[in-house]
Amino acid sequence: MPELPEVETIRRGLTPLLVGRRISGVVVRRNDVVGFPDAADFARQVAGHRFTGTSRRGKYLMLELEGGRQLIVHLRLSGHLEVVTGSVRPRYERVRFGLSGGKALSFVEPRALGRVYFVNWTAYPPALAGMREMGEEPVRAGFTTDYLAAKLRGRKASVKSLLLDQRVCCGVGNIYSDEALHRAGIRPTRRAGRLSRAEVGRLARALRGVLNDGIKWCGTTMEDGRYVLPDGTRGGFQERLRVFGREGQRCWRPGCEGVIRRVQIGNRGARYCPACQE
DNA sequence: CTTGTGTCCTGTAGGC
DNA sequence: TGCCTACAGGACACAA
Repeated sequence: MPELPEVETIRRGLTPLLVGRRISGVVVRRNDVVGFPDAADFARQVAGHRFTGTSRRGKYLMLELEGGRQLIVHLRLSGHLEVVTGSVRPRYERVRFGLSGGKALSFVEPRALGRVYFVNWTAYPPALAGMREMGEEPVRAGFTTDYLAAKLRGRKASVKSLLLDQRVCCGVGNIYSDEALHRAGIRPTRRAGRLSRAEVGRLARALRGVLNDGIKWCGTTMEDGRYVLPDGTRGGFQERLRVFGREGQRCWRPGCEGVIRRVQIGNRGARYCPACQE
């Protein structure tokens, strides 16, 4: 669930809590959430370094450590990061980073699908190959109609599944792809290569718009409350969703009589309005 | 290369 | 009441 806006919000919230602090020690409570190197080396190598800054690439959160190395976190579906006081140990804590000053950064991940990596910027491990192949950031200037058109040209897959492909536009997941397609008035089932130039233009604009709005509202906190900001508060974009989680409800678009429908594309759900998305 | 499918993982929702 | 199954989702391995 954490997609680009949620990861960006987490990054912004964590930055002042981490930068300048030193990692006093690392406890790996579950080895398989460490993607690289192996858990023992990870714990040994990360300990002792100081946080110098943060950045983000797609859904990857990068915590910069001194010496140009990075602690990279992917939250996948249910992961989150919180800064806790020394005595607090959250349920489902998988890795704990003790911090100078007594607090700790806790990587909490009930489903254990999320991963942490410790890499040197010159040598990204095969486990992070996906990161190097990642496409343009939809919130950056390089994400133009031309760029998206080139990525979709000749492709027979559904536009929905290509929006979820991180090599096409990184940081997009199920929520924001559904929302962008609704804003653009395009059905998720459409063959990507069959979109007109005008439709691709609307889609590029919609992706930029919906992701920037997601960031502006600090991400989407659904009913399960799994995603929250580092200070524990909820995001605000869930109140502005137009199709995600609105199956069976009337379309948001003024004047549209449609009822939001859910279809299966590949192995994930897509929601759309049959009346205003063609 | 492209596309679709299965897998990982576990809490939760729904059925009976 | 309680068990059982299906489902959710991001990324990747794999088959066709």
